[in-house]
Amino acid sequence: MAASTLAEVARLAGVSLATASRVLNGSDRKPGQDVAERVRQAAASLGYVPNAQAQGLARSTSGLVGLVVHDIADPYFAAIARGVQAAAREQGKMVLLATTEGTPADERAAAAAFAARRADSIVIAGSRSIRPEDQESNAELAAELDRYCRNGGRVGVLGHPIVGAAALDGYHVVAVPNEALAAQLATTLAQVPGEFVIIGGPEGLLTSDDRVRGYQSGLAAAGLPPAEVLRASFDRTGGYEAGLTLANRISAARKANKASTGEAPRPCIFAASDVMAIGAVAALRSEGLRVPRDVLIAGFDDIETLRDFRPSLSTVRLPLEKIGRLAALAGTTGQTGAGGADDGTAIAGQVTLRRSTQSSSAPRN
Amino acid sequence: MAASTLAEVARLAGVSLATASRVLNGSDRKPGQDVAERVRQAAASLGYVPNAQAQGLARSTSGLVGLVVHDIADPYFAAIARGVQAAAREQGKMVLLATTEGTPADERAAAAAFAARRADSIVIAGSRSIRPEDQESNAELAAELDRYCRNGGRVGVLGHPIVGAAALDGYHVVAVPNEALAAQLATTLAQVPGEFVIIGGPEGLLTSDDRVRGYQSGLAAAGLPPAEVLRASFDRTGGYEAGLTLANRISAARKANKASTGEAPRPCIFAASDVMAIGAVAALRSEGLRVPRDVLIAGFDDIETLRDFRPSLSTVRLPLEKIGRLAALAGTTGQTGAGGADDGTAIAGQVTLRRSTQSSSAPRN
DNA sequence: CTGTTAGCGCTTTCAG
DNA sequence: CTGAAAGCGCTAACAG
Repeated sequence: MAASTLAEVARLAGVSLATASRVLNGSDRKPGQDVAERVRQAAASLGYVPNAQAQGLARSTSGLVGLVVHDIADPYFAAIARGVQAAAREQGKMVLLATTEGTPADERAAAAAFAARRADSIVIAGSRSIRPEDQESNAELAAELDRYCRNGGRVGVLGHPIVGAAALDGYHVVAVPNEALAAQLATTLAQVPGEFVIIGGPEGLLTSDDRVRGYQSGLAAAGLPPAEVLRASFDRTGGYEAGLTLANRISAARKANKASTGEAPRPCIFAASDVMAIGAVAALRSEGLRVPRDVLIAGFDDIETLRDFRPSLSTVRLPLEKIGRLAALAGTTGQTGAGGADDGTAIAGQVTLRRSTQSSSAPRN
Repeated sequence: MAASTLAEVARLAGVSLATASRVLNGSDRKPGQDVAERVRQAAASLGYVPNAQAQGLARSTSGLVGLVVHDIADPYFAAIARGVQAAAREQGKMVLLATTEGTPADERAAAAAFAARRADSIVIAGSRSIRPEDQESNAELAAELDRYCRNGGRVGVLGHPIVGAAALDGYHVVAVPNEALAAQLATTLAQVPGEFVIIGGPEGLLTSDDRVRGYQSGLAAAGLPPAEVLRASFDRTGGYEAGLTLANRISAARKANKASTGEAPRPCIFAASDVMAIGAVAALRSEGLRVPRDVLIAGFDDIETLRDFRPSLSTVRLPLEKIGRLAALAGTTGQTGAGGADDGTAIAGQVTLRRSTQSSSAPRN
């Protein structure tokens, strides 16, 4: 990695290091026209590329934004990443990507790596977990981030505060009203006849928990009994597995019913994320069940790539890209961050009913 | 960003800078047990986090892999990014992400930024363009990368060599047999009765061009005349627009035909990417046309997120993640790279027929 | 095995 | 307006 240095440029231009630096980088002091031109020429002829590491060391900033996600190929995270990337770009920064497969231990490692690289800010997009097995890693993550903030770093977290993190300055969380929106979705769906079932992520995954809880409270508000909750991994596979379970159950119920009424019940499923919902639908289909004819289902997120899916998925639209952008911007703009836990940045969602929960037979969407 | 330094740790531990460095980082020389422990304690109590910028400066490597994509939210790029990320991770590196929205000018900027950050290697995933308006930017990109390679950097490009780039050492391209696979797809589909139409990206986008050309040659090999080619942007929107055009045309043809035969022709569309295909299907549907009843369509890539799409999309499966991984690994392993243009890393695709091109009425998939 | 001492490439007072 | 010099934090010879 032996590129030419500022010193070489300076020598070639016949000026001092300081002068060369001043003309080649945005210094407040502007050297004379002639000198400047000479330096620029020298730089060009040498193919000079400033060493950002050295600049960073000297200026003690890196122009880096660290982003940690579970899986960049998951469209949910990809959407957020796009927002983060856009925000970073607007600020002339670059984003450093880390993937954790959802384990807090990896998140901790990523945070440490970002801190080591002196990232100006770090955005954590993976959902928080309070499962007992993650407790230790969470504590370490919190400690890592606390220190990072104390050293002047800024962290933006999506959805939930890091478990155990102090309400430090520079620590921001972009609050997402998962619970309220899920409640709203439930209320909207409450009029549907059949039985309600929820497919959620593992217990202790805060985002999933919020959505499940919200949905239940929405049902309760509508005077309905709580829905059964099936737990599975918070991804397509989990949705698929839960869907399989449900499919078997439904088929069995149908067989039993056929003898008597002839009229089959049509369960209404709520999957805690669009990705899970898609998995569930795939499973239902593989068992010969159809949506919405035999089963109704709704998801959460309104993933863009999944909007062309048929039947169109009822869901709650979340401004993922904006959420990512806000998290990346947290602390950059003159935010107070005093709250630590929640600075009230307004994220609005939107219950979006489409064909997958349409109980009438009239095809609409 | 004022974290504690190695010097502070050394002082606290009562050892020299060198010793502290040796115990805290993987040096080949191992200080004594007692001393090591003391240093570690000091580091822990101070919350010491090594400054990667300084380490990078001193060691003159950064542990960074630069990745440039058009749009990280596009599932095609997201899949590749996952591969790159995985490869980077295995090597203990982190990935720096840059987004270009497809413009070579931005690619150039990204390459420069990566070079400045002294990335150990850079992966370019966006498809190459030879459109006249991109000529200048391409030349600059090539120059930038040439210099980067000359300074010891390694670059991995997907699909096509950078236009104008020299066959430098360290410069690798992961060749993707787009043309051959498209031809194979066409041959497979050639038996279908109706008329063939291609929806391609703008002329000059190499990846798209390859696929279009391959498809045409496949048709030719089957004794069929060349298909008409509709051009649009190489994304979902482009597919949608082209789909709309086709939908109108088909509807018109149907009306005209109804009077005479009563039997409508069923065109077979080939979209140069799955994402375009999905857009086209959406457009066809919005106009009341159904797949495969009224129109057959095939895509390319076999994007994972789109596999649950119905009707299931006929396509050509590409090992996107592997491709990303190979590009990231290029040069890292003891590759020769002598070829410059193509080092024959074998990428295999797989024509995958599914329901969207099923001409028989029997639903299969 | 440990400590000293130069740098790595650039920024930035502080003089001139 | 320009130059000299002191670091930024760490590594890596080179001596003890």
